[in-house]
Amino acid sequence: MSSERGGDRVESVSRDEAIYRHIYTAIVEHHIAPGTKLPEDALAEVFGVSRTVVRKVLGRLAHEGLLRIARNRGARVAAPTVGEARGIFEARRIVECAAMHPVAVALSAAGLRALRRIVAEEHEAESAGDLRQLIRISGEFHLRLMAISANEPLTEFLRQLVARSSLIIAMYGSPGGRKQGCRDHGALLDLFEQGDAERAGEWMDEHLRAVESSLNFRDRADGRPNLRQIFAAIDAPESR
Amino acid sequence: MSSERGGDRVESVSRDEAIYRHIYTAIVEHHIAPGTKLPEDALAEVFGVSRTVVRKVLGRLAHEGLLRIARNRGARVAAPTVGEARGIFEARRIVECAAMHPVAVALSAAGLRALRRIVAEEHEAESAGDLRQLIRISGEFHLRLMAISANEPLTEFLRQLVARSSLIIAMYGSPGGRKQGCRDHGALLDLFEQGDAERAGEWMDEHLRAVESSLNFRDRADGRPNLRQIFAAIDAPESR
DNA sequence: TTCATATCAATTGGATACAATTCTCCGCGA
DNA sequence: TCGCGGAGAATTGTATCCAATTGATATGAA
Repeated sequence: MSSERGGDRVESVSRDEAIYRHIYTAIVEHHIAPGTKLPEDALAEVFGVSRTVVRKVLGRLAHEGLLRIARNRGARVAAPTVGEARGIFEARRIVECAAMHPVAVALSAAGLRALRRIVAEEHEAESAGDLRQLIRISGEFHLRLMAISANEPLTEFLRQLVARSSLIIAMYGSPGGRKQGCRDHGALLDLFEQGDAERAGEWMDEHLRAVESSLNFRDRADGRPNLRQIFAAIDAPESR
Repeated sequence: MSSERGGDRVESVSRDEAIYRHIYTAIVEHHIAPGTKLPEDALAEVFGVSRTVVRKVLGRLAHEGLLRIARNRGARVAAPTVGEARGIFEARRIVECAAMHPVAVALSAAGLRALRRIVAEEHEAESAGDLRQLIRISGEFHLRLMAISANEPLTEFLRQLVARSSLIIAMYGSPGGRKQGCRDHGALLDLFEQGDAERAGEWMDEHLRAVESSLNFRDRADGRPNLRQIFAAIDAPESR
């Protein structure tokens, strides 16, 4: 009932923010499937506010690419196409790889320890078999890493890309395929410890390619099926 | 009165979009100074709509970093600090340089011609001494170049960065300093013609550094002065 | 004069009311 | 059976209204 996780901070978050975070985490942590409709009335009632504030929040989420709003047809959780998914991962490769240099420069011992701690949490989640948690922490790792660069625009951009990546995994992720992609975030930190920013960039490129290629872009994982895609793979069906 | 420029497309743009573009171009083309207050009432009257739709547009512009909205204090045109400005240019370097490889791969002969045409327009604007136009076309060059990559997230991100760059130039630009930064976009195209994506990336890095270093971050170009910065440079003032 | 406080105008935040559009389902006819 | 409208319900878009906050001005005491 109360906020899923992310710590109910004291009073510092406005009501808008609270509602935004609720819906945001619900989408990113796969509690709402891609393509799900989000009617303003329903949300307004759930959160005990008027549609006015709900609309504001939905607009923000749409601007971040987590929702699609069609005029007079309301908001739906975004359902990235294969092309969009590839674009998002390409953008991540370009941005995250190139950012490894500034990150390497700015990374402190304390920062490194904090990242190691996140990797440890990843291992815990993996041992526990908590896939949802694993995805969340993995995303947090990438985000915290970028935050080291202290570049606000880049970090905010990556936040959106990571969130959308989570949507992509919801749609195209194969249950087992993700495991090998997460375990070795520690290896990247080893490279930083050796001061090898060059190889860190290459590592990140390979890492993101590995995650992307572990996805199954041929048939959708859930949601209402993409009929066009499904029937494109079938030649001559029998009756029924 | 009618849309400044950017071509009144037929009916395809909704009223929101039209208003958004009006304010957007007004900011980006320096018709409104950074820090200027944008009261909802006034805008609503100007555009002949209610505050509701104005609020939506302002929210979008704020999300793109062109406005700052303080709770209960309304919207103002963003006035990037020096730190923010440096961050925006760093982000541009990282993104634009790294994107030169995909761009080089996807760049066609027709695409190259289109870019040459934009460079020609730049030269015209420069000859005419139309600084405002020059800034606009220069931004368009960077944007069209990125669009070659066919990566929607990256292109959209750069659009925001370019728009904010225009704000930065409005604040910190020295009138003459910008000239040398624009003329040589053609040199970049030469590198692409030679198929040298590597050097294209390096060229872009130097180019953006040149533009940034042509800015005057010490004293503000306009707007209300940044007192903290001013007084930090003064040691022991006499009375009065 | 200068600082503190109170009051009031101006502006924004949010809720509600109404208009416009879309969606659903039913009936009709080919 | 299938396709085509059409009426009504549901949902979104916009305007307006009221409450809450801010900023400015005026007033008074030290």
